[in-house]
Amino acid sequence: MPGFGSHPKRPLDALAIEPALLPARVARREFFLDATDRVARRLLGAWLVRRWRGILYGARIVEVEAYLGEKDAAAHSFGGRRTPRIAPMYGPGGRLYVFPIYGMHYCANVVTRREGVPQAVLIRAGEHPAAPAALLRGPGRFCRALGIVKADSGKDLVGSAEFEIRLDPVRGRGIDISERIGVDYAGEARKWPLRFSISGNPAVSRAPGRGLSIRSRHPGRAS
DNA sequence: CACATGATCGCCT
DNA sequence: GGCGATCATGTGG
Repeated sequence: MPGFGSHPKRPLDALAIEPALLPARVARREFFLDATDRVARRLLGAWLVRRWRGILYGARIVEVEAYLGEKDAAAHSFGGRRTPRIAPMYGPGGRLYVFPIYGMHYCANVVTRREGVPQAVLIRAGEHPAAPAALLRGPGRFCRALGIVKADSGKDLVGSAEFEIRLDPVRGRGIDISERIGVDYAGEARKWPLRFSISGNPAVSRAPGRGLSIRSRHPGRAS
């Protein structure tokens, strides 16, 4: 049966990872309290790691989007909107915010900033050395592959036995910047350059394209 | 490759 | 009652 009922709540076996292959640097609370676009960039190359029944699973993050809270018409917390679903966004940085969408998918966010400032980074795609790229390409499939569901919303990525972030940042020029996907309803905010991806990575959900990509735009032509 | 559409349901109004 | 931070599939060029 399709829909949320068929969504696994545990990671796929293919996403198991040897601890020795993970970056050593574990993200602490401070990392998540920084400006959201900076956190978003630094999450590229990082691993989201999940311990499930004593075994480590995870994926390397290759594509993200920043959502800037009350002033961002694309964000669920736009205008200070606050409902039970959105509540984790108002918590301190470093927690998960997971929401269901279209009756059949979940999207996972990393909450940023201090408590009361409802901003977050959407994880749009990842990769894993032993898994086909298609498994982790796109926010819905990323969640499915790692078994992330609504019950995970609000869980802490810091000091938790279950989830953590291992940092291995990509250096500046290796990052593409473009407009966010699927937020056409957001007025001017839909054009904000808040989507970040690792340049040329085959796991990126939609190649930044046709003038949307700031990094790939032909230089020397002012607008 | 570029669009267009249907699936399916929790969440908010 | 309407819609969405998506995905798979289908059509046409």
